[in-house]
Amino acid sequence: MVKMSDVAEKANVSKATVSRVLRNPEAVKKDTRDKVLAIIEQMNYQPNILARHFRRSQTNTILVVVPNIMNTVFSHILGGIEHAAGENGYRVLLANTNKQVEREYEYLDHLKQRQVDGMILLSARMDKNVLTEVMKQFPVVLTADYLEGVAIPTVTIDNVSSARTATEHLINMGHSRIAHITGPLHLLVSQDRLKGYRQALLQNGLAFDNILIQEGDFSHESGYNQMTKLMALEKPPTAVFSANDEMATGVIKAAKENGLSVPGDLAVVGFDNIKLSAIYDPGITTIAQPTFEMGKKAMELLLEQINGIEMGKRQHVLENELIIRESCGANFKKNG
Amino acid sequence: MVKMSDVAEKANVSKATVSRVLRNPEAVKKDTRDKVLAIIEQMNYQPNILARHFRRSQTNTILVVVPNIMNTVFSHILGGIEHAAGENGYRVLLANTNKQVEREYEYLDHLKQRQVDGMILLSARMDKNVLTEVMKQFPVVLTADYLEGVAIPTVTIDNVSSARTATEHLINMGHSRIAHITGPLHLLVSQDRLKGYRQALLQNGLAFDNILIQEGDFSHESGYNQMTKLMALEKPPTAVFSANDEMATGVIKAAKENGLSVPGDLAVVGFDNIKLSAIYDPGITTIAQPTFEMGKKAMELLLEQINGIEMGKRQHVLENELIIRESCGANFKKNG
DNA sequence: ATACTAAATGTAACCGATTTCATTATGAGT
DNA sequence: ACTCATAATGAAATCGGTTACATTTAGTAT
Repeated sequence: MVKMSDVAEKANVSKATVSRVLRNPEAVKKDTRDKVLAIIEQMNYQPNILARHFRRSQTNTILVVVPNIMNTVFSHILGGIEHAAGENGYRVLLANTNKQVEREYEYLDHLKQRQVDGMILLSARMDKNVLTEVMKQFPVVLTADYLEGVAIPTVTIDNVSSARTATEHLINMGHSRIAHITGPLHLLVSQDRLKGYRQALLQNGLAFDNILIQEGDFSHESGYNQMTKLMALEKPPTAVFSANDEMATGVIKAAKENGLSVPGDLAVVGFDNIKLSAIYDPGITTIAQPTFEMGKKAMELLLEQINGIEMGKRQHVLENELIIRESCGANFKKNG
Repeated sequence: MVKMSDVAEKANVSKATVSRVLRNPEAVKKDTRDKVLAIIEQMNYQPNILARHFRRSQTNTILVVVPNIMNTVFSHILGGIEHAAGENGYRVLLANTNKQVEREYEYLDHLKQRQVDGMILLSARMDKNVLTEVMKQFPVVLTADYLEGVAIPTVTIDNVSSARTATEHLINMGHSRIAHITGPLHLLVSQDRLKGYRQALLQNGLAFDNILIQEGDFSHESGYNQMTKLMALEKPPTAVFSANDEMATGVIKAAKENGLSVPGDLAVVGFDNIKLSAIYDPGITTIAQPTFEMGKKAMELLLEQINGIEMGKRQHVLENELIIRESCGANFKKNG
């Protein structure tokens, strides 16, 4: 393996000059630079990146902590991160936690040991104080999740207002008995979507019926099960706002099996706008999370920190959008 | 930052001994070892991993080259890789190529520069000779794709036989006019699935009608469009084997819109067994690719290479399975 | 030409662990 | 007690760039 000193020798310059040609070309006279570059080319010299990382204690690598890569939402955010990282010469190290806090803690060591230059969390289950301590010392960004009372840079969407939009859409369609199937209520996202649902009802002077709120776990099956319960009510709902798309498919399936037509007898709105919602029959009206953009933005915020640029806003809320398809009854033709 | 020499000093031993305690404990007397360990604990010493990587020119990191992380099949394989990697103390660096060959080539440099200890490709678009050259020097495994005439360790499923199984299933259900919507035919996977389809027809003495073979691109829309074409035929098919699940949903959608019931008037079989196929209405009969296992196996093969273990088989073909749901008409109850 | 400043290059220390080789301690066997 | 093999430890070189600082070269102004 040809190394920098070999190049230096052949070019009749010092290692330092070769190094400068590579990392700080303006500091070298054009003649010298060209000469060195030619030799580099000729000898097919490739710098030893590990030596560089070691010396500079910088790796041009960031760590992305994901609860579960196999989840579409996360893999799309990851896509956005990867994209922005690549554009800026950074590499992405993957950390799948399988939702285990311990693994979050484990990966913290990568930061502390400077194996990576920064970290993007797609879920923060760890202790707030620990995280606060970490973010004081290292570049960290949180996205797709948030924590109250932690001044960590965050990229999210406004789940409350989105849920409100979704629910209001159903209200505007003339529904007054609207059920909500929530996500796991220990998650802030789920609580926020529930909050938005509540707000929409109240602001529109609608009665608020606790029996219409059922907790799911974001799975198809839970949507199916909770909907089955809802249909058994004396006064079943005429519309359902499901906290994600996958549960919405369960809702629709249960409704159909019960002889209800969607959207004829039951209007459904989901959340996330995963591919599935466009493909499903009927197409599911849903709130589109700008997942790719979230990832991209998160990476940009991280870069600002890494480069020591003073950040203005720390909390970034991205716009989301109501995508109207068939399941809510507002549109019987569109495909989306 | 406390370093190894600090520990050595405090423990009254040499750096070498501290290093041995960490990397090769058996080589140190128990007394010394315990003493050093205690000091390490006490001083909260963390070895500088970058220095280690540099010195050993080994990173305990592998590179995974993915055409598109946002694709479920790939993200699941990635899940398997990540799992096996983690279990063996390896980290996963993500390389999304967006299907661009140039990016595959770019990432080759990571290997050559020893920034990673090995590479798993989920798609090989690069030149065969280049790849052959690379795999002679570095640990490489290919999965989810394969190349003819390259002796690279590969983990795949048998697309030909799986497609045959899928098609035969439709034949067994009494169909004789079976269409096939293929994937992009420049991909080996697509060609293989087509081959299997052909074999099934021939082996069962069925007429082989070219008009029933339509090329799609794995998207929902293409399934929809090709099915629309097929239904316009004088003698339309009574069954369709779609080269993936997403296109199968398009097929079903087109059929429904045309007043056909699935499976009543049209039987459909897909491929991949992505979550969607279980959730869709009707549930889609499909071939299950053991994606997670493929990833796991690929990582294991890579580890063997990294550790210099002589590999027996180089080509690993994993078992796949026909998952029977509603869309083929064999089962009207199951949910899957 | 001279002095002085700025640009260009060189020298050498340095990052921190790993590992080879030499040296010393330990223990078994007679 | 003595020899010899083996285990345990230490000293020092090494991995290959980067960078602070010193030195030389070039350029400008007078």
